[in-house]
Amino acid sequence: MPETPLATALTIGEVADRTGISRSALRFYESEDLIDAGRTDGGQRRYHRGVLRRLAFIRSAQTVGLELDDIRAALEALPEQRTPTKADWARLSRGWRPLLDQRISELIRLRDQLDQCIGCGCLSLRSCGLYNPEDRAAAFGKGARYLISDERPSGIGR
Amino acid sequence: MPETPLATALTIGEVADRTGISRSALRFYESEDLIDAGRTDGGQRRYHRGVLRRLAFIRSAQTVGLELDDIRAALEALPEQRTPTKADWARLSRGWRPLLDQRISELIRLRDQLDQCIGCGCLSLRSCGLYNPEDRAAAFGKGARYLISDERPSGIGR
DNA sequence: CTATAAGTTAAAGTTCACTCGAAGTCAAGC
DNA sequence: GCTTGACTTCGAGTGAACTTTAACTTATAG
Repeated sequence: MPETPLATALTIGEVADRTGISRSALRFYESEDLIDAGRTDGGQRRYHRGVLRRLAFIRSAQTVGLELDDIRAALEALPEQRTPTKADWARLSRGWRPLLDQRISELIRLRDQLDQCIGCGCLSLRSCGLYNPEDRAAAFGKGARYLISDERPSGIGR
Repeated sequence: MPETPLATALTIGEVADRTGISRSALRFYESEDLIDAGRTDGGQRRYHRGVLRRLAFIRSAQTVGLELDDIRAALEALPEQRTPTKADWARLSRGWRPLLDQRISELIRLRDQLDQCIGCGCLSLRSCGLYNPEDRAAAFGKGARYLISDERPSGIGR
C-alpha cells in the first residue's frame, strides 16, 4: 500500500484557501497535468499535502517568468517514487537565477539606449537600438522559455 | 492644399519591408487607429513617409512595455496640424524612463528574494517573497499601463 | 495582353492562463 | 429529511496583438 491514504486529505476549497489559488485554477492545473488529486466515492477531489509545495513552486516559477509548459517540464524532472526533497526543489529553482540576470541586463541595456535616443533624437531610425525587432518583447512579456527543456531558441524571433 | 500628395507614397509592402512590420500588422494598426493611409483609385493603401517614424515610435514603445491602447493615447497627444518634431517625439518617450527604472528594480528585488529562498530552502511557504500573489506577473508580463493616461492603478492586483 | 506579384476585405483562428455559467451532485449540520 | 454550501463536468468566454484564410481585385513587367 504505497499510496498515501485519505487521512491527510484536503478538499479543493482548503487548498484554494491555503494557497490563494482559485478553485477553477486548481482544476485547470489538474487538467494540464501540473498537479494531481484523488477522488472520493462521490467524485470530489482530495489532495494530499505535497500538493501545497508543488503549487508554491508553480506560482514562484510564474513570478520569475516561466510559462506553464516550462513548469510542467520542470516538474516532470522530479523523482517519481520518493517525495521530492528540499534539495530537489532548490535544484530546480537555482536555474531561475541566470534567467533573471539576463532579463535585468536586457532592461538596463534598453534603458541606456533610451537615454541615448532621447538625447540624439533619433528614435525612429532602424539603427536605433530601441527599434530592433529582434529585441521586441525580449524586455517584457514573453520569454523565459528554454530554461529547463533543451529546446534550442531557434525560431524564437517572430 | 495642405494634404501631402501621393508623390512620396509608399505601398504597404514597402512600409513592411522598411520597418520589418508585417502587412497584416500594418492593416491591424490602421484598424486600431494607430496609423492611417490614403487609397489609390483601385483601393490600395498608400502611406506617406511620416508613417515610418510613427511606426518606429509604436515599436519602441512596445519594446519598453506599453500596450497599444496606451500608445494610441500617446499618439493622440501629438499636434494635429503640424508634423511632429523631434522634440515632440522625445517628450513622449521621456516618460518611459521611470517605467524602465521601476521594472528593473522589481526584478532586482525578485532576484534577491530568489537567492534567499534557495539559501533557506523555504520556497514553498507563503511567507516567502517569491510566493506573493500580489507580486505575480508584476515582474514580467502585464504592466506599463497608466503611464500616459491618468487611470489610477486601483484594481490592478487580480 | 497576359502572367504574376502584390493588394483588398471580413471573419475566424491563435496563444496563454485562466474565469464563468449552466446544470446538476455531494457533504454536513440540525 | 432538508437545507445550505461546496463540489462536479463541460463548454464557452476573455484580452492582447496579431495571423490566417478565402475569395477576389489591382498593379506591373515583359
